[in-house]
Amino acid sequence: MSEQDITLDEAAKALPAGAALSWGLVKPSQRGPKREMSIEQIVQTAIDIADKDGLAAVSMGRIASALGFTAMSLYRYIPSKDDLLILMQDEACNFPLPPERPASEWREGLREYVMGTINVFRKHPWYGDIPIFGIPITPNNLRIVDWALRPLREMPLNDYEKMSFVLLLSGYARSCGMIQRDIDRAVQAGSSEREFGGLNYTAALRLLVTQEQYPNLQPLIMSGVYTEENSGENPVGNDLDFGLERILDGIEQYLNQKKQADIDQ
Amino acid sequence: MSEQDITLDEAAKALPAGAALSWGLVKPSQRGPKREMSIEQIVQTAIDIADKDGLAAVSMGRIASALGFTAMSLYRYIPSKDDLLILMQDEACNFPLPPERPASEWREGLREYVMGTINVFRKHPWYGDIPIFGIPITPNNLRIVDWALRPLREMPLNDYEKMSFVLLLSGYARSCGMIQRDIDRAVQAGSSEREFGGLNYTAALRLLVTQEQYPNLQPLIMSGVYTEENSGENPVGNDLDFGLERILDGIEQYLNQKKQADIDQ
DNA sequence: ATATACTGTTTATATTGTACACAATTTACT
DNA sequence: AGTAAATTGTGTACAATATAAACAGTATAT
Repeated sequence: MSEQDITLDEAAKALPAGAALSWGLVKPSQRGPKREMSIEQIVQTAIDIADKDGLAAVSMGRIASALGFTAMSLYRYIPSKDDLLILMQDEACNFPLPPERPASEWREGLREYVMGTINVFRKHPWYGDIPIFGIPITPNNLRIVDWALRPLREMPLNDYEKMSFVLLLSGYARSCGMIQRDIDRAVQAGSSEREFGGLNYTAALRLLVTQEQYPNLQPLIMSGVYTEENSGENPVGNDLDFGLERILDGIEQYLNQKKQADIDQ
Repeated sequence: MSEQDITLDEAAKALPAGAALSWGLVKPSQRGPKREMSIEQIVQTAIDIADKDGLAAVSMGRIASALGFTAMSLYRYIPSKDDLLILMQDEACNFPLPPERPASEWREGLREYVMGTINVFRKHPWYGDIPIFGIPITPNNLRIVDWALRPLREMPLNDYEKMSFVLLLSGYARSCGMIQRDIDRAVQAGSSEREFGGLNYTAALRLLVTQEQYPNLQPLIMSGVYTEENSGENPVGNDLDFGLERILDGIEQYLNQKKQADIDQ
């Protein structure tokens, strides 16, 4: 083994098992029977189940039986269910990125990043249910972070400023992703069921949110904007764009300030 | 019963059980033995456990035995554990708000709101682990939303714009809250353990995040900014403020645009 | 007084994640 | 070739957990 292999081995030990697996830091076994499954297969099966029936439906037993094996067989591939969740989360981020744009189109580039991130929540409604274990450290997740940084590359910003912008944008994308997911679910459930099944809480909140207790919120409850009952009138896509443009404006203004400061100096 | 009671009853049925409980929409029972516990007591006990040992440590059995009762006794107060989580989440938002500021100090008002929200994550590290069930509908949660809307009240914005700003700020607060929580945890674990216990992944990522695969991220990994190893040098509090100021700038610019458009017209 | 509704408890069940020992299988080494 | 070692999938077992159901005691309404 070369010296680099040793350090990669150490890296594997330093990372959580799921992360180490996602980086492929597992030496393939030499002896013993051939494997009948693969990590990719297991993760994909788990994702299929989660896509169909939600994250709560993902159990070791169900994954295994979907593949025609026993629950315990999975532990020959993945040390624990938590590690499987990490792998699922990373795999959900494994999609092709759009081509790079010229630096002048940074706003459009960042818009693409945010929309792409939101899309993960729509494609995999369970994505936001996976508990967060600190900053992203898995390969596809980091590819997304790299994507976010792409339009910022040529900007006159230090690393802290760049990270702050990524934090800003990714947090916004997450919030919108969760909301978008909820709306998708409600639409899928059907408006009739929404009305009677209690998914629409507008009527209840109109009673409970009083003018005295909630002077600022109450008008939004009354107008129905808070519960977004008429999402056809004002599609949330627009809401989402609106907030994003404010962030981009804030970034642009900071860049202009900095540019001005350079000229003055 | 008056007509209003009836509609409140209907409201109780329309809401999830946890939410109905949080609004106090439960008729006190007339007959039978006196209750030996209270919902408040149960929720507080659950919060104490979560504060101490994390959300995963909160089980019906543990809560009950902490109170000197059996697990099943809790079901006389709360229909399910999911409902208990809703109650915990709402209770974590039950704290006094700062006094209102003049409309001119809207930036400071919004800063207070964001910092206050982040503080919930620091005070209750489990807060972000509770799964989100759609938009907030519980009383203390809505009080927080009302708080966010307070500095926006006098602004020339329609309801959609106000909601968008709240979404923007609350999403940012959540992101920062989660990160701040992780940092608090790491600090509490101690830097020595962080170095050897694997909480600091810097070394591993330096190996794995290559220039070719991650051209934009790699410099931030190398400088250590991504993993925030030197959070003393550039305290995250500042990172956090930085992003917030960009949001506020974006909002301010929009207000100025609108004002300008009014003058032109 | 008595029926009724409620209390906390006991018992039981279904679902999980996963530890452990086993037999079969493939490879490395002698 | 033959044997030892490592690895595979499996069967069994266990512990934790949420919660359903039946029960005996208790406070109130009639």
